[in-house]
Amino acid sequence: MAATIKDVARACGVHVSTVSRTFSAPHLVNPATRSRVLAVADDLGYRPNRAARALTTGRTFNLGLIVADISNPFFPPLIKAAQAQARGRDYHVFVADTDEDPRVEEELIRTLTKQVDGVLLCSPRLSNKMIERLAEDVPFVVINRRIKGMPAVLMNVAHGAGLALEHLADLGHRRIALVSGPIGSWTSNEMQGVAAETPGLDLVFFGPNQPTETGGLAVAPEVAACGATAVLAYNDLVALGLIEGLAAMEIGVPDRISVIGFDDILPGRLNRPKLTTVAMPAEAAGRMAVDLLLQSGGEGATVTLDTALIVRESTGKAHK
Amino acid sequence: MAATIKDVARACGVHVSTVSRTFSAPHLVNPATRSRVLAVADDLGYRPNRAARALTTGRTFNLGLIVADISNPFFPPLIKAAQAQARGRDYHVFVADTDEDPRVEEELIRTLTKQVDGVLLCSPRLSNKMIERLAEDVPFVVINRRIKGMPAVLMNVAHGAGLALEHLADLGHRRIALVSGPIGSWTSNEMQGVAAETPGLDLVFFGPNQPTETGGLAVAPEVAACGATAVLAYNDLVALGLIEGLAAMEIGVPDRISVIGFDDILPGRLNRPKLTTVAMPAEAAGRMAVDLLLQSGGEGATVTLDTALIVRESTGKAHK
DNA sequence: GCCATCGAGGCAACCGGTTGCACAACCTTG
DNA sequence: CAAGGTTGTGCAACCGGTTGCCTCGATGGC
Repeated sequence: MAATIKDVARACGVHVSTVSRTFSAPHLVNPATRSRVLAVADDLGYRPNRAARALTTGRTFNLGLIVADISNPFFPPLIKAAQAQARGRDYHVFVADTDEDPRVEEELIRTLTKQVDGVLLCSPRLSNKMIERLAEDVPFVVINRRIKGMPAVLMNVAHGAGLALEHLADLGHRRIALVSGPIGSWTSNEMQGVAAETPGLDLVFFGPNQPTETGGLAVAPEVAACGATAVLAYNDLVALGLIEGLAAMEIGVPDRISVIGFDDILPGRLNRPKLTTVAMPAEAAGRMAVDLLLQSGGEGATVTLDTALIVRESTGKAHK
Repeated sequence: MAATIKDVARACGVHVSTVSRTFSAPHLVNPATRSRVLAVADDLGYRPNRAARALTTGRTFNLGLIVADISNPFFPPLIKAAQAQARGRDYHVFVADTDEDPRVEEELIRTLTKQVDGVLLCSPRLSNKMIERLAEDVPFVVINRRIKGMPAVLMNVAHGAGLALEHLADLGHRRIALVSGPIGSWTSNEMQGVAAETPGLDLVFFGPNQPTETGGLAVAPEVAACGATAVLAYNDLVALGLIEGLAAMEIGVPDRISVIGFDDILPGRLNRPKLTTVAMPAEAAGRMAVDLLLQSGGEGATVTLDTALIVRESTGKAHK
């Protein structure tokens, strides 16, 4: 099988500790010995076993990244940014998908606990209480959720939602449908909070919904029936599903109903009509989260990133 | 810190080996003792350290899954299917993205080697030789690549490409552009092979290209200039980029040029015109790959999955 | 009543590394 | 030339489990 530290030690007539030091503390070993060891190691194809090393040092140089749904185009850019950032710091990132299931999420975290030095939790579906409990075993950085005393990367959803509502108000919309996401989503709560506090609006809530096209498609009939002239959707996928659903009922967007999404994903840009949306800084969030995880002694720094409204073609003057 | 097996042993007055057996060979321990141990373990929040266990047993119950680009919508369904299948067999899957870079790919495989029981290699960019070398250290299943003696899950690209070309021929197309993918892609080679062997066609090759919208956009001018009335693109993303690029030059699809992609991803279904494409069975591939990896003693079984042509709106009669 | 059998659990070596400490050889310095 | 300092390496304990082997007491058959 693969060569171990012992094989190398034997093959060059030194003690294993010398081989070990050659790799983890090169300055402690005589240059001549070192190069001999390196030569033999290379010859045997030796590579330190990271799991074994982690056992004594307590450091794995791995990070975990847990997302609710990889197939949501919002996540891949965040994942890639996080991986790139981690790679620059000599870390590797293991990604896992929870399928939007809190039980799977917990299970994954427990599995990851001893195999990584920290976990990035993206848009978690677990309760705050559970996350706090799990945080005793492994450092976390949470993305898109505010939990007291825990490092977090937030996107300013409230601000974005405010801009979106303002934009709709400017276009003359008063009765607005709010199509929320899944239970346990912080983003969803933020949106609802802002909307509820905005004066002069006539809101209709729909939720919880699956955060996918399917979710959007499913509520389309109800939204159409409720008399709203505009919709604020949980995310772009829901918005796209909604538009598809409305189109099937021959309700034009934005002529009859205006639609705004969240995230600014690629399919939204390619869609006809091009989607008006609140852009979320996914790459920056991925990078920041890694930095926070690696630098922080675990104390709860919180970073809030800005969002911006991007007006395209799916919003227009209110239909009377 | 987290409780270890020793803490549990001490707290219930038994030897560590008894605690160990309680978890890994329950039938060897007295039911009364076992339940006492379980109670104490639960109380202390003990969970076996998987890395430590792996050190002696040689099994981690983890699988690695390496893809070239997570943000290509083709992969997420495959990833999810693989994860679900693995979960059913008590395995966990760690996903990593190589950014289409063979060096990163190699690095990732080496890192993963000792931390997983096997690796699923999706559309690798490494050379066959290198993959064979790495396979000495960890079992592989390769997806979308044929390597002698190595278990593989293939999709019948040749058959799909044949159907696509036939479809185009039926529509009267003779001069056809072949927009290939990145260097090192087996899929790309298969496509070219079939096309070259199909009689009666007038082929123009373009490549290598980035396997993304950007890649498609970039070749659009050349494709437009080459006089072809139809295009077979490396994948749907390239096809979409191409259509976008042609649209910018006011060249209508399918009126002036017909376009066929590969994969059948969601954005292709939402696009106007809806994309004609060769559907690849991504979920089935993910599941099969996991099965192959877990069951096979490593001997090179190869599974080939069927592809199908899905005719939508991006292909039409040849423009004279 | 004796011996073979069996179930339960302890002992200790081992997986592949890391690291504090000891020690020997060599080098300074006064 | 003795005292004190460096440098390079070996020794052995340790990380958190697993597992082959052994012991011990209880049971059962004859």
